Order: sequence, then structure tokens, then C-alpha cells
Amino acid sequence: MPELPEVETVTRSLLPHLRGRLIRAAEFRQLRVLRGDPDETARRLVGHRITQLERRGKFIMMHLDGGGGIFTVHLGMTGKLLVGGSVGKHTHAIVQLDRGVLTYDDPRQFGRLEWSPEVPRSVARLGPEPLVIGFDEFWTKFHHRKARMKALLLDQKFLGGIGNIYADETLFRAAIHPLAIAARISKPRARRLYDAAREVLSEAIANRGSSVSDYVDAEGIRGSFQLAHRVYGRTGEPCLACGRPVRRTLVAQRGTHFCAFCQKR
DNA sequence: ATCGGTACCTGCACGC
DNA sequence: TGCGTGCAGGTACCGA
Repeated sequence: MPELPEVETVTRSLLPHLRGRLIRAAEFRQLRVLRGDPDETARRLVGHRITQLERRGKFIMMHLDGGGGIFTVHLGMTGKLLVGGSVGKHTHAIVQLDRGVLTYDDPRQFGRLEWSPEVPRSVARLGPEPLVIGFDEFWTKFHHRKARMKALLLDQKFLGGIGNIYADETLFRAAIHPLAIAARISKPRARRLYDAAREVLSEAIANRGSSVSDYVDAEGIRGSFQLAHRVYGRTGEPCLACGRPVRRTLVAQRGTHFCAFCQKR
């Protein structure tokens, strides 16, 4: 489900429910999604207040008061953080607050929950935020890379937060072929790419993310940016620029949607 | 350091 | 109805 715009939306919708809340109890059911010992993690959480929430890439960090460390959540493909939700078959964590309850649901169990005293390694190794990095720094990181464009955009050490949907949408808007080699792209085209990524992500956040199947925010509300997708999920439909059918192929083991005419290598 | 491939899970849509 | 297949917003880890 969740790439940068979806995780940003979840974080924002979570904030009014979680900031200042005292954690009264924490229960972990499916241990696959928990990094660390369940009892130890519960002990670290209980008795602390959540002082602030912070998104980095696709991670959500909950900061705890009094040097209580950080509780970090990654939603994987199908993770959901819900306030006031009920407990179901795929509910793997239940956090009781002084006001309300926070649950973590995740059918595929690709998500991760982790308590750590400092910023966890998973977050520390992320590349810069695409909406924060300047073009000069982007170009420095970009121009020598020999990876295919699609794979590079998906690489979280390059930029944090772009996933399969927004990689495809970015490349279409920048008119760059997903198999293009980064190092062979000129500076002006790299500028278009940089602008396209920021534009797509900003618009998606403004539309509360893309709900392609079951993504919802912390209050169960769907996003609407799926209605604005230009290539993702539009296989066989006409390219909005040239009318030729949108093609789907596999790049970096991920379904990749693009227009073979508009996007140049 | 960088790149590409595989593993990890469940659910759903589809064809037969 | 049931069964096999392919596909799905993710990262970690491995070898080259």
C-alpha cells in the first residue's frame, strides 16, 4: 500500500489522536512483524507519552517522552495503523492509550514494528527526502549511477519514500524510460525528473494518497490520487499524451507501467 | 560501493 | 465449486 504520500497521510491523520497520549498497555500477537522481544517492547512503551510523530521515507517514528526512545512503524505492503479500530484476524499489535486505542493490521506481514533508544538503522540508512533535497545535491548523487532509472527511484538509499506507483508516475511525467541508465541522462532531463518526482508526491499528498486496493489513513479514510494516475494501473489504456496503449513490463521484479513512445531511453 | 536477483507472507482475480 | 497460476503500495540479504 504505502509510499511516501500514503505514509505522510497516515502520520498526519494519526497526529491529533496520538500526540500527548499516555501508553497504558501494548500487546503483540504476530511476532513476525515485531523486531525485538514482545515483553521487552511492551515494557519500553508502557508508561510513556507520545511527544511527536515523524515520517522519514516510508517509516513513521513515534517519539516517547523522558528519553523513552522511539517506536518505529513500517507498513510494508498491507500494513494499517488505525485509531479506534476493532481487533481482527490480521491485527498484530494493540496499543491501549489513555484516550483510545491504536491497532496495527497487516495481512501479508511485510511491515515492521520496532522500539529503539535512538533512530533505528532502517531509518538512518535512508537517502534524503525527495521533497527536501535540493537539485544540486540530487544531481551529485544521481549523475554517476549506472542503475536503471526505475530501480534507482525504488532504491531507498538513493531517495527515501518513492515506491512502485510514484516511480512509474514520475518517469512518465519526466518522459524517461524506466530502463534508461541514470548516468546517461543529461542535467536538464535530470532536472525534469527531480521536478516531476516532487510534483507527483506533492499532488498525491494533497489528495491524501492513492487507494489502489485497500489503503486507508488512520481514520479509515481512502485517498483519491489513484484517479489521477497517468500510467500506473492503466495497462492497455491509451497514453494520455499520445494515445498509444500504456505498456506493462517487469523492471527490478516490479510491475512497471510506461508509454514506450513518450518515454525515451 | 553498487547492482540485480531472491525470499518473505496472505488474499484476490482469473481461467479451466 | 475447487484448484492452479499470477499478481499485489514493501525491505533485507546475498553474491557478483
